[in-house]
Amino acid sequence: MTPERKRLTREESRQQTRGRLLAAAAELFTERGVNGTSVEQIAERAGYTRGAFYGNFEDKNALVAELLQHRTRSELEEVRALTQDAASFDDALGALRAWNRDRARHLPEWLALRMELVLHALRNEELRPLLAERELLAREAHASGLEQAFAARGVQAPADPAFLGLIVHALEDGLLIQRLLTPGGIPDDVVVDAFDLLLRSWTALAQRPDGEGDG
Amino acid sequence: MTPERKRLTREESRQQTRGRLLAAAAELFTERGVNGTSVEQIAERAGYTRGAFYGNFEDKNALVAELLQHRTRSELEEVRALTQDAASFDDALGALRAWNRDRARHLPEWLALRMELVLHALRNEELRPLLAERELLAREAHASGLEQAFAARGVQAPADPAFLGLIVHALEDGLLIQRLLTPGGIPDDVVVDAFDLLLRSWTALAQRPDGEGDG
DNA sequence: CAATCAAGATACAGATCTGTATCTGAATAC
DNA sequence: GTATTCAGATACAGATCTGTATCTTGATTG
Repeated sequence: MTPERKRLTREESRQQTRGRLLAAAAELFTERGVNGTSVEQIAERAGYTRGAFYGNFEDKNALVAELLQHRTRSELEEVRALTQDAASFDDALGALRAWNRDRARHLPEWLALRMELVLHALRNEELRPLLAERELLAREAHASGLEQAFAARGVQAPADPAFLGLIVHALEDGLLIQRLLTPGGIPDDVVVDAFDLLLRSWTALAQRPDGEGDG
Repeated sequence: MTPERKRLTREESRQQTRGRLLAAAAELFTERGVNGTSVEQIAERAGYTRGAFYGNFEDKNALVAELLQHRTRSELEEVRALTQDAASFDDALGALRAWNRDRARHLPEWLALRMELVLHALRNEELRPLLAERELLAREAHASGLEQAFAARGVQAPADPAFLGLIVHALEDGLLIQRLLTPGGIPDDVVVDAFDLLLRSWTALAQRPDGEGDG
């Protein structure tokens, strides 16, 4: 006990404080929304006073921007890891399933915060590109994953892969919202089940080249 | 000119005031969020003082609840009208297309307010059932529309219609969010185009009964 | 070990918000 | 036409929040 009470350097202490403030803010934003949370409350939940807050961030907006960046980046990493690690396509599907199962446990918090940040970004011109990039990359990840899948099955994509990636990504979001709004009625696996169904139908469509009426 | 200056009865005046307050609140919620809007601001935008507000609503939450109800009901009406009026399926698709075109013009406002209200309902136990009902009905409307479509084409639904309806509805939401986050990159018609693609793929899947691996 | 420096606490001034209590004038009732 | 009643305005008392200015204390530097 009392091994060697880590004495923090100034920089370490500062980073710790910033981290705790950000974490506390994320919690509170989830619970009460960005606008419903005061600087006072953030500092208090993090175990500091407002003085510490203003020493580390210009104001609440600055913190929101930083939080948005952090989360955007980490989510992008996850998406990348998810699509790159998997060698085979079924592998990727399995990873996706596991990922969704895991997220299911914190879904309300995760989604509430995501929506909060989306709304905030919508209202702040400067933050929007950040969000847009995140969405775009996620869609591209899905698109390339799908191309891979079609290639593996020896069929042609039934539409522009970018369009298909958009559908998959959007569907994921929409399904999560539905699960949140109508709890109990929707199993954890909807997202993956839906994805599975889409892939099968698109494969079926691709294999029946009659009825190509695009144009 | 000055025909007969309509002198309002008390009840009429009260209803007018309520209506204006609700409309002003909707605007402000869209712009700054529910939590970012004060009773003061609502009253001011509506052209009244706080006194009028508290004479008509218990507090801001009561107003939000009422706004949520209004919008939920009117949206449900729209969905119902959309699916019932159309005799043929292509008819319904056309109506859907027109509807989406129309909404595209006010998409940012519409979606921002919807997300605001969703978040608010998520945090208020009592309001959630209202939202849930709305979503459920929308999904059912899609489901029955799909059943009709499959019947018209003489094929069987490739999965539980309720599941398919959920997918369509969720996809709609998700696509709108994507359009909002990445403006410019997504045409107005995505929702309908995506719907069209899904229907064709599902029809294709249904017509190839091999590979039915459910269960 | 003394001098310095900065992280975080405390104190302060101003703004804004909420909710109630009271007032005023126009619509109703008699 | 007078009395009444109620929609909405005005006034008031807290409460809370923001941002800055100043202090305290422990880390750093020599």
